[in-house]
Amino acid sequence: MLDTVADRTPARKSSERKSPARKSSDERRDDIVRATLGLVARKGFAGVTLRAVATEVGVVHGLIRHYFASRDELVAAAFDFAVSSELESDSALLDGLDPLSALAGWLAATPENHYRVWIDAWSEAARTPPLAAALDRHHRDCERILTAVIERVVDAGLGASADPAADSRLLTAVADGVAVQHHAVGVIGVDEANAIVFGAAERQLGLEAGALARVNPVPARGQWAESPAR
Amino acid sequence: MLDTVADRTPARKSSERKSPARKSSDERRDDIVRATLGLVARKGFAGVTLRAVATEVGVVHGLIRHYFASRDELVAAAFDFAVSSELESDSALLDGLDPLSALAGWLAATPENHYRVWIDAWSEAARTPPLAAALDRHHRDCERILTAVIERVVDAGLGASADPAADSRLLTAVADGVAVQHHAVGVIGVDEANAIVFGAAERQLGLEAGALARVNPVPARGQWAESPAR
DNA sequence: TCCCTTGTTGTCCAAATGGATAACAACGCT
DNA sequence: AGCGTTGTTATCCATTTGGACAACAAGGGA
Repeated sequence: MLDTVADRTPARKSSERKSPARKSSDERRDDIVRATLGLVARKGFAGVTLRAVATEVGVVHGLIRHYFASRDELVAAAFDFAVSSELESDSALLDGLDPLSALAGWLAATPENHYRVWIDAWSEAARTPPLAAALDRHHRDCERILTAVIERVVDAGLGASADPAADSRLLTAVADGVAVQHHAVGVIGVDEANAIVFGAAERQLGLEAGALARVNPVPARGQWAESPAR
Repeated sequence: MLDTVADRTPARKSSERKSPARKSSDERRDDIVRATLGLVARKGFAGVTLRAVATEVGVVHGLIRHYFASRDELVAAAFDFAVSSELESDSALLDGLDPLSALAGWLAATPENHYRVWIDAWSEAARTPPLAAALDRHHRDCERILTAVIERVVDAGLGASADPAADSRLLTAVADGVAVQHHAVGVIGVDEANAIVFGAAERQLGLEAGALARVNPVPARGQWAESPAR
C-alpha cells in the first residue's frame, strides 16, 4: 500500500500522444461551457459530471479543473452563459418589434430545452450558492426587460398598467407556472400554455381579448445545445 | 483478493447487540417513508441516500432495501405519501370553510418545506419515471380541488367564472410561478407572493379587490418533516 | 536557440453510493 | 417447546465522483 507511490510515474511513450489539439485558453473555456450547457439541457444539472463534460469536449477530466475551480463554479458559469446569451438575443429581437408583438414574443412558450434548464436551476440553486446568485441576477434581468416591454405597450396607448413592475412580476409568475405545467408536468399543451399566458396579460393590461394571440408570430428563438455528436 | 471471502463471516458478540427495536413491517415502512420525506424537504431529492435515510430512521442502510426495491421506488413512494396526505388534509380543511376563505386558503403560500419538494420533483421527474407519474396524478388532483372551490364561489354568487377548470389552471400556474419566485429565486417575500396570487384570483373571478386578503386567515397547514433529532 | 509559461495528459486517491448476502434473532404458529 | 418466517445487522463489493499532482509538450518571448 505504500509502494504504490512509486508506480505513479506515468509510463508514456511519446509516439502514442493524442493529436495535440492545443487550443487557446478562451477557446477551450468556451468549449467546456458549451458542452456543459448541452449536458444540462439533455440530462439536467445532475448529469453534469466533470468526466461527462470532459468526454463531450474530448479531453481528460483533469483539464476541466484547470479552467474551473470546482464543479459548482462550472455549473454556475454554464447557466450564466446560457441565460445571458438568451436574454441578449431576445432583448435585441424584441427591440425591433412593435409593442404588442414584443409582449407576445416575450411571453410565448420557450423552446423545450430552455425551460428545463430553468426548472433544474430552481431545484439545484438551493444547494449551489453560485447558481443561486446567478438565478437571482437573471430573474431580475427578466423582470426588467418585461417591465420595459409593458411600458412600451402603455406608452403606445395600447394598454394600461398602474404598476408596470408589479405587472411584470405577475406575468413572469404566470409564464413560469405555465412552463412548469407544460414542460415538467405535461398536463397542458403548448397552445393552451400560450393561451393562458396571453389571456392573463390581456386581462392585466386591459388589452382586448385575443390581441396578443393575433399578432404576427415572432421568429422562434433558437435552441442551444444541438447535441453535439454523441 | 480471493480469500477475502473467508473473512466475510461476521464476528458478532451477542452481548453488544443494539436494542432490538424490532417493529412491524407496516410501522417500519412508515418510518422509512417519513424519514425520506424529511430528507427531501431539507436537502432535496438529491439528498435522499439509502444511508442517509437509514441513519435518520436509526437502522442500517441494508434494511431500506428490504422494504423498497430501489432508491427510485422509495423516492416515488415518499412523494406520493407527501402529496396524498397533504391533499387529503387540505381538502378536508377547505370543506369546513366559507367559499372565499377556502379559495384564499388554497391559494395562500404553502409552508417552506412543501414547495421545495414540488420544485425538486419537477426537476427530478424528467429522469425518474415513477416520480413523473405521481407528479402528473397529483397535479390533476390539485386542479380538481381548486376547480371545485371556484365552483363553490360561483354558486354562492360571490364571483363569476366562464370556465372554472380553465381558471383553475390559470390560478394554479400563478401559484406555482409565484412559489418559484418566492421559494427558489427569493426575489419576492411571502406577503407579495400572496398579494399577487390573491390579486390574480380576484381579477379572474370578478371579486372586489382585496376580498381574498381580508378573509379570516386560514389555519396554517402543518409541516411534515419536523426534522427528527439530528 | 534556450527557456519559461501554460495547455494537456495520465494516474492515483478518498469518499460516497446502490446493491448483495450471510448470519442472526425476535416472533408467531402449532 | 420446537420451528419456520422475517425483521435486522454487519460486511463486502463494484462503480462513480470530485479532486490532486507530476510529467510532458506546444508556443512565444528574449
